[in-house]
Amino acid sequence: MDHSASIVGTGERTWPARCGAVVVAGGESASILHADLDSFYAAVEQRDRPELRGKPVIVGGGIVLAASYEAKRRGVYTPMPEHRARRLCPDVVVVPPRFEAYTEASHRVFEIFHETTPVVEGMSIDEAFLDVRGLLRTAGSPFDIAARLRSRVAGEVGLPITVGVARTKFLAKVASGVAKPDGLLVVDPARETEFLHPLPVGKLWGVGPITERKLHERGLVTVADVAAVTEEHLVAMVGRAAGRHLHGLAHHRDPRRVDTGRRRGSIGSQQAMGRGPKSFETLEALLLGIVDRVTRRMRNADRVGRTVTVRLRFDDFQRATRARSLPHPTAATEPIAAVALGVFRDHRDLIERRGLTLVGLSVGNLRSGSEGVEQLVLPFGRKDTSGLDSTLDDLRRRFGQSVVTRASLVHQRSGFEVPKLPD
DNA sequence: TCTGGGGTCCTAGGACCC
DNA sequence: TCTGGGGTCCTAGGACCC
Repeated sequence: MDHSASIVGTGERTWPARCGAVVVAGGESASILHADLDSFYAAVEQRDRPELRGKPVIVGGGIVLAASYEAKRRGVYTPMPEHRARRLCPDVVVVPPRFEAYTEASHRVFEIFHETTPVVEGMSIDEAFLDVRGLLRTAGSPFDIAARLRSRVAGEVGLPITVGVARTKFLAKVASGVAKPDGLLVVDPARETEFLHPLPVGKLWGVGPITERKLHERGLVTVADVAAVTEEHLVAMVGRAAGRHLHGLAHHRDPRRVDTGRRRGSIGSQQAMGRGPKSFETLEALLLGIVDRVTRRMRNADRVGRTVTVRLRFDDFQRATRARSLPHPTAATEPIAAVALGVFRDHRDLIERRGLTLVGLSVGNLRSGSEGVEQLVLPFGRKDTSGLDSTLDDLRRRFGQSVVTRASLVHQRSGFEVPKLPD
């Protein structure tokens, strides 16, 4: 399909199939939008390369990161290995990812979101919730607002986007899932049960393969089946939080508001490797590269963190994580590298015996960079560090010896290479 | 049919403190 | 000398989402 030319309206409908009555008397209106770009990476490729339009396209490198709807119709999905996708669909066009292009497209779409309403909660690069409650008087019905949003994204960014509209986040998300691709679906608050109960349990947010299997084993196949079970039973099946959550969703209770103030709690990076022998030194170097990448991103985001988690995956796909907490938050390469390497060396035997296929690192317990870090402009140039010692002494007197380190100070402030100084 | 890379939240046991 | 209950933090692992 020619996405850049696709006309809004092809998939627009309400549930039930009519436009009005999105507000029930005395009830809440359906004013939460879930907007979700369709096959995002693949759609950007089809937008930028017209010869790919109408063809099965996958974006991938080894595995399928995104598949166009033409490929999805032939059974391709993420994260399927690329060679399997080629077997299913021999005429598939495989495109290497261009993350900068996707980031740029995402920014432009999010600008449109923010011009639609100030209450936007981004969920990922291609997905957000929008609360349009405050807009209904001036901007028309949620259906109109959503239709306009879709039309703007198609016209100004050239991408298809599906919007689900409902009274709660969960229902809006289910609605967008049902309406995909390139659709618009409004769920009438008066008819939520009719909409929700026939759906399979796997559609419930938070039900993955494991939970789905547990529910199926007990004969619960549809949302209606789940709704017929007591909360206590659900808690016994799948645990306290998940059980309560499921019970709430099945009865379309979802009090979560669209939250504009969410910040990431951790920043990490990982790298998968094939099976086969690698020297421990090679792996250490890889880990240090990951530390560098992660701490750089932390400094760019002006965040500091305390908990360093090293993630390992072995030849047999068993996984292990090991975490250590630093006494004080930092975004400096040196202390985080020291902790990560320490963890790594403590498990050298394990790593060499079982073989690694993935190494990862994430830093959690994040705060904003100004918390716990003194903000200073150092009064010397790149090479001249003569003022450093007295500045450090000063800071240590004020914040304690352990709080202030040269590495964190220098890295935090400027990002240039730390001159090697005695401790 | 062998599984990428970025995250979130929950559970559960142990240490430690009051 | 033995003991309760509550709270917080840390760590490991599991499930889930896009």
